[in-house]
Amino acid sequence: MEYASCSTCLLKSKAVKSLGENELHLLGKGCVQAVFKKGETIFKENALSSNIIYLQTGLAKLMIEGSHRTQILKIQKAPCYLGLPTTVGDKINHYSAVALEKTVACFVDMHVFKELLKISPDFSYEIIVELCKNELALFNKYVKLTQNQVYGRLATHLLCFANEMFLSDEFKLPLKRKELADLICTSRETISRQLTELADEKIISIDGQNIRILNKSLLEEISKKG
Amino acid sequence: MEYASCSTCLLKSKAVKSLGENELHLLGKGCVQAVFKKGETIFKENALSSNIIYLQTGLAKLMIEGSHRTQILKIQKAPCYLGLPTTVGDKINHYSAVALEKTVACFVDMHVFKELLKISPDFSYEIIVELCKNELALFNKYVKLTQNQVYGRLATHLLCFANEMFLSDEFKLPLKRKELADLICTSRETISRQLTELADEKIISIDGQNIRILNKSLLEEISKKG
DNA sequence: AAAAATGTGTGATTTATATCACAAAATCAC
DNA sequence: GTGATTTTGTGATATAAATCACACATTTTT
Repeated sequence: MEYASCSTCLLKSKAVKSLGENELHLLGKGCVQAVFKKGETIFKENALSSNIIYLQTGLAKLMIEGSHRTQILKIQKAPCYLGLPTTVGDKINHYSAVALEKTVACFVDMHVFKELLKISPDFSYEIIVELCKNELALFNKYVKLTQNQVYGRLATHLLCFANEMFLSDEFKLPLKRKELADLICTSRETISRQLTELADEKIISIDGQNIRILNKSLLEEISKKG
Repeated sequence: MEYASCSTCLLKSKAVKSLGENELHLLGKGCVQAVFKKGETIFKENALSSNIIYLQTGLAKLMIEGSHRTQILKIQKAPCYLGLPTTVGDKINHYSAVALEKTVACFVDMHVFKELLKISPDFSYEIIVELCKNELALFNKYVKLTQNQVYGRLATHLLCFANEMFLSDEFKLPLKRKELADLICTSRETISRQLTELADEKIISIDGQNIRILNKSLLEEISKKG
């Protein structure tokens, strides 16, 4: 770990961009960087959380251990905050974060973060906007989960990987089939079957973890209709 | 509608309590009160939202119209903010709010709200904490929905009505069976059957909309186990 | 390179819950 | 208060998806 130089960081959050030079200096003093390899835990459910984590580069999954299965809440792509609600909303982490590829994370001391909120209204406002957007996205996800069946949800997530994560119709799935199932809230076997079905219908092609979207408009229709 | 006198209001939010006399005066100038009868819409999905709504007294449901069914996102009990994410996160409402009983709501002009966020860091901070707590609660709800079956989810919601809404083990359900189904994400028929089953097991007693919890510890166990 | 562990595909079976169908009860409108 | 509408309960049937079972493939370990 090493202290960060936030002033010169090229990967500032929208909130941090609103800060002045003095505030950035303060942030830098309360901020350390750490590099995580694929599979490493960034923070853990039930542990005490005293840092706000900002994902500078890389990809991570947020997960909750349920009673009989693990649940992947969402995949987070840098640059973004990772554990805002779990750090501000409670003292104990409600979920874990695990790197899905090589990832650089900034650990911001909670006291420094609070101080920034106090001295910079613009910073606070940007954080509020981000939280509100998250909540709206979560509501939508919730509705999709109950109203669409697995085939549609799988389509939705494949489109999300292509459009939002990798910005390409051809990508390497960052998740095993089991994890994909935990993300989509179904079983590994069902995911396996439905991926095969999408391939049989020539909507995607599969080669191990490599996915290529062949018929995007049809995939979008499946995603909408459920 | 009438202008509010926020200084003397006895039902301030935690955030508003942090405001000084001048700020309260500003808030009062950008704040009108309205009374809603049972069943009346407080704000509507897809409409432009230019106000933050604070529920002063009463009970409301937040709902989204899905493709083939309505979804009740949550029941909100005063005092609380109703549409924070939908007003701050986007210009258009992502969901509707409908009064479940006689309800008093304060409509705060978005510009005044933003101004308060700008001049009062304590106010901002309380809003951020509230948003973070909401998100954590929503994550938990999400996990419960996928990992528990209807019987457990019904138990959870009955306990929520008793413990958080009405503060009594005997209460009048503020929802029809159909609405309860939309809240619990199942069908009306299933709700009907499972309520009957809970009654057959002598865990609750039912008389129309009136519910009485007879065996709370067992209900809690069902809620936990799913 | 062999052995062990982990991940994946696919058939057979089971199950929770949706859907359909209809009668009884409650509420609303005039 | 009577008819119309909405709400509710309950049986029969259908179905998406879970679970079980096992072979095959891939990755990791030694």
